[in-house]
Amino acid sequence: MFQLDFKDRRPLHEQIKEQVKKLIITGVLQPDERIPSVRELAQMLTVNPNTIQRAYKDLEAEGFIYSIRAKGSFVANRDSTEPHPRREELMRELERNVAELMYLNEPVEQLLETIRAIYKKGGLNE
Amino acid sequence: MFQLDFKDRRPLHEQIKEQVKKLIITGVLQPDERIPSVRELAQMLTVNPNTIQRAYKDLEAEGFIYSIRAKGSFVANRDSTEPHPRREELMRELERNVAELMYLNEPVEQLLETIRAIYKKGGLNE
DNA sequence: CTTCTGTATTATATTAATTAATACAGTTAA
DNA sequence: TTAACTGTATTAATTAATATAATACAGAAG
Repeated sequence: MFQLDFKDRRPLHEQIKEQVKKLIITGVLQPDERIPSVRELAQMLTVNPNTIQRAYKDLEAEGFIYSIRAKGSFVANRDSTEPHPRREELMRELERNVAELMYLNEPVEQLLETIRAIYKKGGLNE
Repeated sequence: MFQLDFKDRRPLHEQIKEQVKKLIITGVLQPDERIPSVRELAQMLTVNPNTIQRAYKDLEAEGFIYSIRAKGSFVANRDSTEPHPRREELMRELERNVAELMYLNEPVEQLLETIRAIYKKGGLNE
């Protein structure tokens, strides 16, 4: 379930963060489910515990997990009432990309259809 | 027309690249229009010429400009027949963001409307 | 021939990012 | 209470990225 791809030259903590996030948004990890502790996952992946801590810290800042001292780290509940900290950032990034795609003559209908398809199938592949 | 905001902590060559790209996609710089030479822009911005060269090299790799030895650098023509190298990358990034926004309960209609609005007004603000 | 292009190379200094080794504090269960 | 597990913080060391600098080369234009 947790594994690392060393062909990637991106920082380890980022790779780990993205993989955990993927497990969350694909529903493999459910809200309030416990994820491996910092030291556990560090041993599983043979990396330094601080690398895992960095990934978890970033995931918590983005609102995808929450950590309780001496208890563990858990998947955050997404349907909380407060606004998600990651949301605005995603929207701005999306807008920049759409503007760039428009300049590159990508048809608007193509984009609309892409989005509809993702929502229809309930997320991304793999 | 060319200026830098040093409040940003991102690398200089990246800031320069993004600003030139913005001038291109907003239509301020037109296809086949000449942009400042490496040394000119370096002097204008009081940075090292190598920093400009790095930005231009990246912009060329993404297909936004083209350079001719001893002549100068120019805005690339976007309606060429060959596929734009930046396009697939943008689409994949957009798909990842949409999947994440879907997980965060962003309504699909909101995304569709955002895209329609961008196309309608012909790009992004400022 | 002189001057301007883009491009490439090498070196260096500085800054940022990453990893590592410890220590601390709180919870849980034996 | 003690032992073993949690997350967290701090500091140091190492590694990677960035930016500048000084040259050099090749082609185009006047």
